[in-house]
Amino acid sequence: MTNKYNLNNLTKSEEDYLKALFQLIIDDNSTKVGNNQLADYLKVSPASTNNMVKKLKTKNYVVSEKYGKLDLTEEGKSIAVRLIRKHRLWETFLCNYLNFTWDEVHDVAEQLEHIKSQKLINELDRFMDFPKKDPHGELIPNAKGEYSVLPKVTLSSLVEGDMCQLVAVNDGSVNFLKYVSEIGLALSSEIKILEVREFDKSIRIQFNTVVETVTRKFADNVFVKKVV
Amino acid sequence: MTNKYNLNNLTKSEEDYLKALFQLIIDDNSTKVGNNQLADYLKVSPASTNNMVKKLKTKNYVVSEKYGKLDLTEEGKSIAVRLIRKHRLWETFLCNYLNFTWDEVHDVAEQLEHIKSQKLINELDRFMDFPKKDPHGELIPNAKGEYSVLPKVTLSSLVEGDMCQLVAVNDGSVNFLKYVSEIGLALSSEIKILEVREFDKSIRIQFNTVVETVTRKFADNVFVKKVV
DNA sequence: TAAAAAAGTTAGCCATGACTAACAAATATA
DNA sequence: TATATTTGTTAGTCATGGCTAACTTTTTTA
Repeated sequence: MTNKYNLNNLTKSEEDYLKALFQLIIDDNSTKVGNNQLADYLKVSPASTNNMVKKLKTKNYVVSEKYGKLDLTEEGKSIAVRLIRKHRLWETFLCNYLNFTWDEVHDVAEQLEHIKSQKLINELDRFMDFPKKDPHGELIPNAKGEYSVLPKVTLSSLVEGDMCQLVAVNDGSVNFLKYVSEIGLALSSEIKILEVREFDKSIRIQFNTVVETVTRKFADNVFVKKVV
Repeated sequence: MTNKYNLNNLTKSEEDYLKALFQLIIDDNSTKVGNNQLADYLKVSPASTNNMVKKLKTKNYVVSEKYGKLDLTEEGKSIAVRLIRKHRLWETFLCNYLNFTWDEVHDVAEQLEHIKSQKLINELDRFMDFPKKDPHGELIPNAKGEYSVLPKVTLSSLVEGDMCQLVAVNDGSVNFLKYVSEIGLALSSEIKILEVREFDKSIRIQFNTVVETVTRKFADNVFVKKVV
């Protein structure tokens, strides 16, 4: 068994790579993740990812065959989940206690998730009374590192007449988050699909008393729970 | 005038050096600070400090003549004060909201002070209702960057019969902080000087109902306000 | 004041983690 | 199946921020 206590010796970069791999492998349930895909996601060159992946393989966080797809070891996943836990707890804190809005939290949480202190994160969790969801509606992994995802689908997968509730948005881009807020959508908003236009896959939706048309790309980044 | 808005482009290292210089120049009111002194303080080699000082000079945060002593520019000081503000606000948060003890906060605050977000620190300040002192008793610089120090003297400068109140301790070493807590001293403890022993400068003090003998070195690191 | 000690500087090295350019392997497509 | 195209790898470069060893300047002190 590999050392359980080297978890804190990772650099910020190593942590970023492990978290990115986890997001690509697990969250976006891509079948297989390649080197260039990882490079795209992290906005670095393929040479950089190749280099770092090599390093993470020697540390037993990543496995892959030469010219093959990438996968995380259990230990790699465990580190990624801890980072996600930290990220989401900080986002929750920023929104609920420090007047940050939905769309402002990501960048700061991206910094805060690298702070190394077990006590800090567990006390923060306790201080907020062990929240279950972050401000984007995502589940927060617990202290034991148990990760689960909401049964969610993208808004774009629904058809005319469906009713749903907003449970999460893809929080990669600040501009996107801003846009979602601006049109009036919030967590738990009840949305009705009025029409899916065939020619460009744009969708007319209604929420509260508002009717809006959103693009396919928009709908791909909005996660909902179908209301039966 | 140099650019006021390059304040956020500093690396963690650059920030550490500027803060260290400020502590040495202002806080410990050393007359002049040399390169090797800075190296000792930061526990790096003189070559490393020399290198970084050179860089900070080109950025107009530090001034010095070749083979001469070091000084901060106004801009250098301003950055250092902001870091100290962040450090002390985080320490206050950790102690008052997250159950950290006096002696546990330093290392975590050392990480948190490098988080770059103006909003974060100002909201944290507001959340805690604009605290004036950190858990070590030091004054927290305000949002305008105004820095001031308590009129304090070291415990070692007092003489038999003096009464004083603990206002701060030098928070460099975790072991020292632990020791201070363990013998029962806390912020605002009222201390009476019972005896200063000539042969080794050790001091017998009384606080609450406890009588303790402390070394000169200990007394050098404990700051008090004389009670008249 | 001259030699010794301390303080400051420089040159050259290392690791990390970026990059580009060139190349190799795998996959897609004509 | 042969050839593009995409994907992955390697070699070599750069900046940052450490280091040691050797050197120079300044300060101390005998």
